Amino acid sequence: MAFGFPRHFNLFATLEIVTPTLNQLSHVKSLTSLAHNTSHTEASNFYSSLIQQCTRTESLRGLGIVQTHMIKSGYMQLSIANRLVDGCLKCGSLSNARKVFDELPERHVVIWNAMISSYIGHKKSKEAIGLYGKMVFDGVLPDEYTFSSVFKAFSGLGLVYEARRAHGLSVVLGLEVANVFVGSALVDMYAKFGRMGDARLVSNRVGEKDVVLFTALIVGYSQHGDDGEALEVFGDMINQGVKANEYTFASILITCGNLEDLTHGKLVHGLVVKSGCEAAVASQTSLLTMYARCGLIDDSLRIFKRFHHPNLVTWTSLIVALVRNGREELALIKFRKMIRDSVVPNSFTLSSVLQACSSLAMMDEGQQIHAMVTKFGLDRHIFAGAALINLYGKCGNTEMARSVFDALIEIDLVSVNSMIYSYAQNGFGHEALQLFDGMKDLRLEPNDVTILSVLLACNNSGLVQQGCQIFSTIRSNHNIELTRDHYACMVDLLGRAGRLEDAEMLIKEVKNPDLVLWRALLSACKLHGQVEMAERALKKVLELAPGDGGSHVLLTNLYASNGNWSQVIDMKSTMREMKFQKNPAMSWVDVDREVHTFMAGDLSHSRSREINETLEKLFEEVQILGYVPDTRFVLQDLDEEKKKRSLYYHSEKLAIAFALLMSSKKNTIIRIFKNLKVCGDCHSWIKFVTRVIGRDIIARDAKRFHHFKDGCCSCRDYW
DNA sequence: GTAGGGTTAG
Repeated sequence: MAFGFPRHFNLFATLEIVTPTLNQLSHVKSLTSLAHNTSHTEASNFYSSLIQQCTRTESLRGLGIVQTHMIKSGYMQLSIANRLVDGCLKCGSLSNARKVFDELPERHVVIWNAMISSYIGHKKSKEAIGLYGKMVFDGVLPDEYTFSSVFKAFSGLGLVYEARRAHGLSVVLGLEVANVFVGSALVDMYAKFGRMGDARLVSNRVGEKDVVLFTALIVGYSQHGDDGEALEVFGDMINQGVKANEYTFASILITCGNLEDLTHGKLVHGLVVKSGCEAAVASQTSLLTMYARCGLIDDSLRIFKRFHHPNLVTWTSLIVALVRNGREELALIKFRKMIRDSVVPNSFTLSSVLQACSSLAMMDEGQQIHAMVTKFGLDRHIFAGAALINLYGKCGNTEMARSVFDALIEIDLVSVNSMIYSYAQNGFGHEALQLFDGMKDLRLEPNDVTILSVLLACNNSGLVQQGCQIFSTIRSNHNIELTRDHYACMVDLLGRAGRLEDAEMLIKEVKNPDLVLWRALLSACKLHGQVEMAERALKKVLELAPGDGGSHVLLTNLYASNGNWSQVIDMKSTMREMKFQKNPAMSWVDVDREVHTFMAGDLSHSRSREINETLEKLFEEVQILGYVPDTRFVLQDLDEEKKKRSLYYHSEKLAIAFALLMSSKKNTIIRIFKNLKVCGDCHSWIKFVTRVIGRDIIARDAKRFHHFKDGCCSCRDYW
């Protein structure tokens, strides 16, 4: 058979420089008339050679010209045409490959596979599945290559039904478990769907399981909360003589970390070294994470030092590890170093550093990172978004939290929970309830975190009835498992509202009531002067935690506020005998990223004299406005004047005076922090102070935020 | 000629 093909062009096929050859080829019309006697083999060799050269030089244009020539010359032999598509794919152009592919009169299964796997490699699962469907429709039978790649597209898109149909076809064609590639792709797919039962069924049917299949199974179990089973699978794998590789190590170390199982973690560490996988980045990163999860952050830091050029994931893992271990400041230092090293953070990194800022309530630093989040276009996405909402919530800025929330492209359960929690801790109970009610419209089902946040919101705003109603609805629906935290919140809510009997009844409902519950009751008793129940509660607390100093202090304070000084003395001597250490009250302020700490009556600060002067002046002014020292909050048996004097030097007052001294800017908000609950006298005093200075004061205490403004507090005096 | 598993977040 002859083709419209120029015989002398064979010469060009051997030329090193492809482009000029192709330029001449483009004059195809005149050339085709030159010869008509070329053999099939010659044509095939000619085109193959040209395609090969175009592919090597990544000349897409060249491939296009070859295609045109092939069409015009009437030569479109299957294997060569496939090579043309393959050439486009190798040049990285999926769209060109698809164009050529679509124009082919006939397509071999290999080229279908190449197209499908390229789509998957480019994360275009929809196109891959579309092509798979077209292939089946066209009557081309998928083979083991097709299945081993296409299942990934189904799991990527969450198409369970379609995936099961494809799985069915693979069974019909006898390919399901005959080929370990297909088997492991299926295991991986079902694992990603979270259908571990199906994953295991497929795995059991595969005869010769290899390391990839085992790894897919391990990851599946680990990512769906069954780390114990993941560890079992790893053991089975080793017992069957299948050697773990860097992928397996990376996964199983995460499993050990999740289980906080240092014994197995160290064992695997040994295997990593023995297998010569120490240089593998992913397994080293997992090793770092494993040690951090087991609380050995110094080991994590040591592992990190071994990286010469840590990548983004490694940096992020380190930052996460530090935040998890309470080393927020170091996490921020490492983050800055990462930026200096020109590693671009992603939403994982940014949400972790934002979490660090939240824990430290570092508003300024957090805002700088917010700017960075915006720069990278991540401020409207759920992950960084939720972290920002938490940050602003924890810094007492609910308006900013809300504006981040409102700008989110997508609202998910976690972002709603974060927003409700922000409202809760800042005492905006009604806003929290409104958002909670609005979840139905957003088609979001509340989970245990939602309920805890909304109960906390009711608690912090004194919305007793609403809280009780939500609690009893959840309790009767059984949709959400109520934990001790939920009960503790309710005990606190009822207790603070004075419904002490109801609170005590609720505790009795809990199977094994823990410390937190009885402590909540005890503190409610203290609030309402209920000595008898308080003594009962303390007894329970001490059964559970014989060394609990805090509860002794609570009861002592209750005796003191009732004026039972003899019992106070008894309690104090008991506490001395038992060597209880009272957690001392402490307040602090952050001035120019330096933390200044104050204890009650603490005059050791270098600017103590000026702090004192500021305080004296403030006292004069607030008294003119009507402030009266409330000596009920002095828990020592002193005369009235001494009591008044001792109130002067409460840590929160010292911190505010210092903050005032240090910040001259009139419009800025003063932020202070206290490790215990803010004292009642100080609360009233701060309200007056905001009227004197005309500035807002935000105080974060152990339980919540108090936003003082124009003589009022956001908690409406209920806390 | 084409194929499967891994490390970081609320």
